[in-house]
Amino acid sequence: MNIRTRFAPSPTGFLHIGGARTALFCWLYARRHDGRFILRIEDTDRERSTQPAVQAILDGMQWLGLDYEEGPFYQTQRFERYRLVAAQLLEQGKAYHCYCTKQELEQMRAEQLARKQKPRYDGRCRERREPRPGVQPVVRFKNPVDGQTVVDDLVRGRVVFDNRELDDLIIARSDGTPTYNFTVVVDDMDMRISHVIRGDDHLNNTPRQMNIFEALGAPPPRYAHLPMILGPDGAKLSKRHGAVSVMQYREDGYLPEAVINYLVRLGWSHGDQEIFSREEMIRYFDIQDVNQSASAINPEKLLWLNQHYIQHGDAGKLAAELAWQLARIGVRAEDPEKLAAVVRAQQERAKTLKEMALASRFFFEEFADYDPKAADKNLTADILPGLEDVRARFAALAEWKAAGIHQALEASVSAMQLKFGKLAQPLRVAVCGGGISPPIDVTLEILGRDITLARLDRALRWISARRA
RNA sequence: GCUCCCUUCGUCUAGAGGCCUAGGACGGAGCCCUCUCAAGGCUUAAACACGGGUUCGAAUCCCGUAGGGAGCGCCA
Repeated sequence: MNIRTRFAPSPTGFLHIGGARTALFCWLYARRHDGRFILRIEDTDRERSTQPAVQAILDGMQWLGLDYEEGPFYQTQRFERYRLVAAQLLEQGKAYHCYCTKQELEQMRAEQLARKQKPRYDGRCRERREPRPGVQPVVRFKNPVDGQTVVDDLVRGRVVFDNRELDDLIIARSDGTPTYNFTVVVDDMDMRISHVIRGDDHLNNTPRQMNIFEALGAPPPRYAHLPMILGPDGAKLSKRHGAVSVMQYREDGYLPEAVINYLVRLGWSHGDQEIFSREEMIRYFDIQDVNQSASAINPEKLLWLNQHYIQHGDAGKLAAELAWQLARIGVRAEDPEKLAAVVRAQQERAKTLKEMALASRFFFEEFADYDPKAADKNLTADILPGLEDVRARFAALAEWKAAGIHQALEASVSAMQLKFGKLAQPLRVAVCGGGISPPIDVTLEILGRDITLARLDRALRWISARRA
């Protein structure tokens, strides 16, 4: 069997965490089975669909590395096809024109609700032959009135719906445009989708869609309904949480590998394994192992994964992202060698690239003022001789390398009869402006001798000036 | 209201009737290491929603209860 999956977002907003997870699972399933992954943009709601949203979805998928073999297909470009299929259904008596007005429908709904019934269309136009003057009709699908529709869901198991719970849904609006449940079926049929993997919220739509497949004489695909993703508080995902563009994660300094790895473990697992390379995900992914219950986002775990991927990432590749982050805070950094050296020095102490950029400014530009607390504590008169001594040793060093720098520091420390930290920390504040940096020797190596000496002089002057 | 779905540490999860004194991970706590910040190492607290069955035996199967969620549009 040819496995064909699709991701079918409607471009009414950005690609958020929930959508990205759905896309990921579709992609994984196709990859796992040497199938094809199709992207389809469900833009039939012209009011709410926007081009920027389409672009955001495309960008998000690209950033996450979710590539597709076919598409993007746009439903708005397939209206002719939907019209044709609707006409066919009409002709076969499997659909009919309905002339009920919105007011009538609203009233019907209100009455049903008042009777504590489930609101549903009662089929009053089913047998109508004559058009109603002045009313543009909609087309309704003639849903079976009895029997059951069984969804043999790959993650939920067997779910049974009574057809009498379903009503005759509208497949074409009065302006002739098709509606969601209809276009989905036509497309899934035409695109020969073998597996529909989508959010839980569509489980209730599934029997309707299966009935349309049936009417069209086409075999329905297999279905797999994924559990929802909740916000960290267990409530529905909102803009505050993860319902922001996945691109926001890039801006916040996250790596796509981390986001993907985080997402794959939401509702899916492979024993106790937490870290998955793309290859491993593909190799192990199986819908059988998908959970049935909703899961809440845990930002701390995402952060941990991000840190993991920063820590184990290739310095050269991370350097490019770091440069991007630095540029965002107005710091120019062009030397790839230096950037990579900074990454190597920082990669085990940054949870995000944004954080790394913030902590690395001093490598690329002069800092304005010392951090007051750090300066008060470390840049004091009594350390003046130590700093002068170490400055002289640095100036005399034949080679500017971390090992040599460290030796010079040690020599100074013993000559001054200090503890290592007593000299290292003031030195750190002198060259970094604050009390936090990678190990002092590698920090100095990256900074270079000229800048190190210049900043030491600056500190020396600052201390003297302050004492005076 | 009706229909459908879900329920293991705070969170993500392992668990397919005995391997469970319920395992791992994030986060938390403690200790160690240490030139700062980290990283790392070790230790630790923390859960089978509840009630009935079935069975020699249930986190695992069945039924109920409670709680949570989704859907019920000329939205997707």
